[in-house]
Amino acid sequence: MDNSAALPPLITHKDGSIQDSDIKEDVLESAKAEMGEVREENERLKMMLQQVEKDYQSLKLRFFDILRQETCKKPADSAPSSDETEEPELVSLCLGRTPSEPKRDEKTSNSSKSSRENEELKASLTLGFESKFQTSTELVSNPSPENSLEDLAKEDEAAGETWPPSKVLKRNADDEVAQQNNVKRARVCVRARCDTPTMNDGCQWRKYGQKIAKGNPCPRAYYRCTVAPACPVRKQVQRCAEDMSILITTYEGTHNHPLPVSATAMASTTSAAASMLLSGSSSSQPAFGSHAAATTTTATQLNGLSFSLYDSSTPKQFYLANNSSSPLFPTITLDLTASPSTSSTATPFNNRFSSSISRFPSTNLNFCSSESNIVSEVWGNGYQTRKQLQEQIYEKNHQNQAASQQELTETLTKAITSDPSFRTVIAAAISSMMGGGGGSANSSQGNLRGAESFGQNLKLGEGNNQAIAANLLNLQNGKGCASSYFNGLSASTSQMGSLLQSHALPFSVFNSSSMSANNNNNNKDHKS
DNA sequence: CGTGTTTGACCGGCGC
DNA sequence: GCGCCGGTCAAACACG
Repeated sequence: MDNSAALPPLITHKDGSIQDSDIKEDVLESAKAEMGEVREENERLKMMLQQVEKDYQSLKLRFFDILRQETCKKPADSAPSSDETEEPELVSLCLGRTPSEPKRDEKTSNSSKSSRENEELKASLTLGFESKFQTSTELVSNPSPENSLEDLAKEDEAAGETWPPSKVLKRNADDEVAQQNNVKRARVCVRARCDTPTMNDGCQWRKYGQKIAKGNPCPRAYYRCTVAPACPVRKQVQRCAEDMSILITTYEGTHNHPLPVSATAMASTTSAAASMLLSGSSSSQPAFGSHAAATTTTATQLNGLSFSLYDSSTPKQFYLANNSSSPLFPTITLDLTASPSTSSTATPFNNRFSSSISRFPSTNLNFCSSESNIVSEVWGNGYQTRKQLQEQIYEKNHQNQAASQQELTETLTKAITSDPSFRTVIAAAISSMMGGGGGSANSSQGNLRGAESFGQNLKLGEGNNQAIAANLLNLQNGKGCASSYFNGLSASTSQMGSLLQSHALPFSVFNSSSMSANNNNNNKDHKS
């Protein structure tokens, strides 16, 4: 991007004397110059938005194209390099098309990627966007990119840092009903090591019940979101019976209100997962368990949190889940616990899940954390103020950023280009963000901020880790992420890296104080 | 006194 | 119909 902001004109006086009027003029001039700069910046942003819009349209077209081809091909051929016959278990994706070629090792810039690869990537991405419209998990029912862009532009003036304007909440009653129905069905289960009674996901919850569930000595606590009085979102929190250090949090529903920034991360994550789940299960072809042939594992270090995604052909990772807590609902599990090997082989949890059959397909994603990093530090910190945590995380991001940026970029590039599942997840995440972000109507503000952050990134250029880190906290939601993503496709790997770090946020920026549930775990089964 | 938690009671779905 | 179980309600209670 060009960096040619208007420079303030030099003000000189022939006589060199300093007068009052001169000073005023000076101020005026500098103000003008500033305005010019801002205008310039505005223009750039507009252009970016237009670009994103164009990209979106073309990707959309391409997606439908691919979809059409896929549907034509489908009966005839199976995945080129797949010998699996478990088609019904395939996840969502026609888009998760198998990577027929081996992974590339060299870290090449995106621009040098083969166009085919880009197409695949874009296709996946587009599906992600589409999924937003297919499923009603997401709040924002406005699929028109033009409109969104308009909104974005309008919201340029909108203020409100933490609480996005509620306009995105607008939808008709039918939508609401349908949404709630679907929302009610999809559940996102998050497994994470956590010392505190609940994870800090940024939302405010009120405990309304507790029970001893069958098969687990630990009581299950029931919480409902209290950010808004009528918010339908619930969550269940329970310790894993086999490993008490693991906290299993099951989210259900979609927030019908703006979320605090600190809550958008988790909301985005869960809604992305739910979106993925629903988009898969709502399609005619059952989801989960992609038949991708390559059984590759991609793992990247994101802010100290390793993000692992396994090829779904590994049954241990994508398994049918019959969570006893939700036998009737499709459940997607995000596993943020231990190393993949241990979690998949050692924990009975997985075994149980993988062996049980549910009415609904469910899937599991492993976001494996290296022990005791941000996840436990942040989630586990249930009694700090939001501000404190935000600062801590900000600092942490700063610290980690410089060291890991390079490595991260390389790894991510590799991961993205080589693993369709990875793309799928990212696409789902983006779709959720684009679609109303975080399963809530918090997108609008985030859009703006994201766009701004994006602009800053561009301006600052590659490798400005600090700036990127600074943007991290602002990139938790909204289309900014997506636009970054789009541009990342054709821009530098560094850009992509920064973007994906923003995607990593959901797993590293749980910074809230809301959790004050102070279960002492001394509860008896109070069931009558 | 307001807010959040605890906990016994209640309800509905499901299997037998 | 009955019992089991998951989920929710709401009065009582605790706390700042």
